Amino acid sequence: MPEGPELHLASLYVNKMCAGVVFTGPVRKSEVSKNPDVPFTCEAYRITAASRGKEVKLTLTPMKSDDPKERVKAGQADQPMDIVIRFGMSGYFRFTTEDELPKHAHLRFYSKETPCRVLSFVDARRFGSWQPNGTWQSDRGPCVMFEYESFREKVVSHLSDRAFDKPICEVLLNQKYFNGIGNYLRAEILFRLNIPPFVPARTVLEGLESEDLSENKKPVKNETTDTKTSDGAKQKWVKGETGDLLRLCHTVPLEVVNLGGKGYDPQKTDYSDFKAWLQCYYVDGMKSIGDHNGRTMWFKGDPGPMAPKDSKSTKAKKRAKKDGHDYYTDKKKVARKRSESTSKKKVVKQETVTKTPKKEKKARTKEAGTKRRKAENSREVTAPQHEKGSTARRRKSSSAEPAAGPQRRSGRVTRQNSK
DNA sequence: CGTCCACGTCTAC
DNA sequence: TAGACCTGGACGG
Repeated sequence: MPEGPELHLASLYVNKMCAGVVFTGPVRKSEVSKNPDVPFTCEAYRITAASRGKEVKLTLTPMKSDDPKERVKAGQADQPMDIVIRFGMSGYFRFTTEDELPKHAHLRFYSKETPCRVLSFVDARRFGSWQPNGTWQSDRGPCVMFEYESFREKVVSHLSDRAFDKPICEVLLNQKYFNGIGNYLRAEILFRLNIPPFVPARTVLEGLESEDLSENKKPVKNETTDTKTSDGAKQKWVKGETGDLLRLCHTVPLEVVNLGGKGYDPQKTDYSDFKAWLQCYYVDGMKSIGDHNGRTMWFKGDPGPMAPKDSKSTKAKKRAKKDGHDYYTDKKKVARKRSESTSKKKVVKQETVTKTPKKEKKARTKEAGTKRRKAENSREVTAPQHEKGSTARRRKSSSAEPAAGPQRRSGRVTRQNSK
């Protein structure tokens, strides 16, 4: 879960759980972590957190003691220390008793209580990182959620930067300008405005003002814009009642923050609210394409002129193993379907089958297939299918669309826990 | 049991 | 621009 909203919810979690808790001793790191040791130890200290885009900063504050000299002499900290943490693909915080330490708790802070409790930075994949005595990473821009004005100003005033030569969906992942936006947010944001993901970024952004003229408007209410969807006419995506693209880079993540703990709290691994909130990412019926960096872009409708187009585009393709495309979709509780219209261009191969789902060949991705394989081929799109279910993902191919798309349901739903 | 996929950076050729 | 870095869940055979 780690995109801006989850990092912020993580900071709220730390502040809530650790309020009034006194921590003690050294900060401990797991044996396997390659991140730096945190040279901090103190008889009594407190922990608070703050977030900015995709980073969380923990502040360890020594409590006053009657005898500072003794403390310092003993190697105890007397000054606060900041630790800046990035979550990678799987990081999160948990506060548990010592005997319930989660697996992969790579950085730990011990409380002074008797049944000791521990604040842990948990990170299964270990892509996360931290820096003792750290500061917000210098090349990351202002937080899209909490430094909106400066975020907006920075983008608008740097449109000549070559970084904006790329498709808008790829630029949205550039943390120098969009600190906090990640793969699900870029899909949700572009979807709300019906902006084709592979349209040149500058084209979409130029003309936007540094001042958000939609400032005082009512809160974005979310209507499922559906009425408008299908018409082939592409409506003007520049700004709607909900505001322009930059404003949505601020409001959409805040919606996730407002979903509350559910979105984040690892304790209750209940992502049902979050999944119900998603309108595009991983949603059944939406299309997906690997972007030039191999990241899956979910969207609806026209991919836009800079779409990787099979051939060489990169990872997605490279990953491609042999022939075949693969598509996958998942379903989510809330049914949302909507196939696409306008899929002009590429026609995917189609399948005629009706009932049994058939799959196709597959493609490989970098992560998975890693290293050696590469091949050629394209990626493309996805289509709908399946129904119900709740969590699960599915892959399958589908025809590109129109005619008939109704259903073919396959036989499977997904279930995850075993019986 | 093997393959594919994952909410993200990093850095080396 | 392509790997590297990792673990684990869902699927498929």
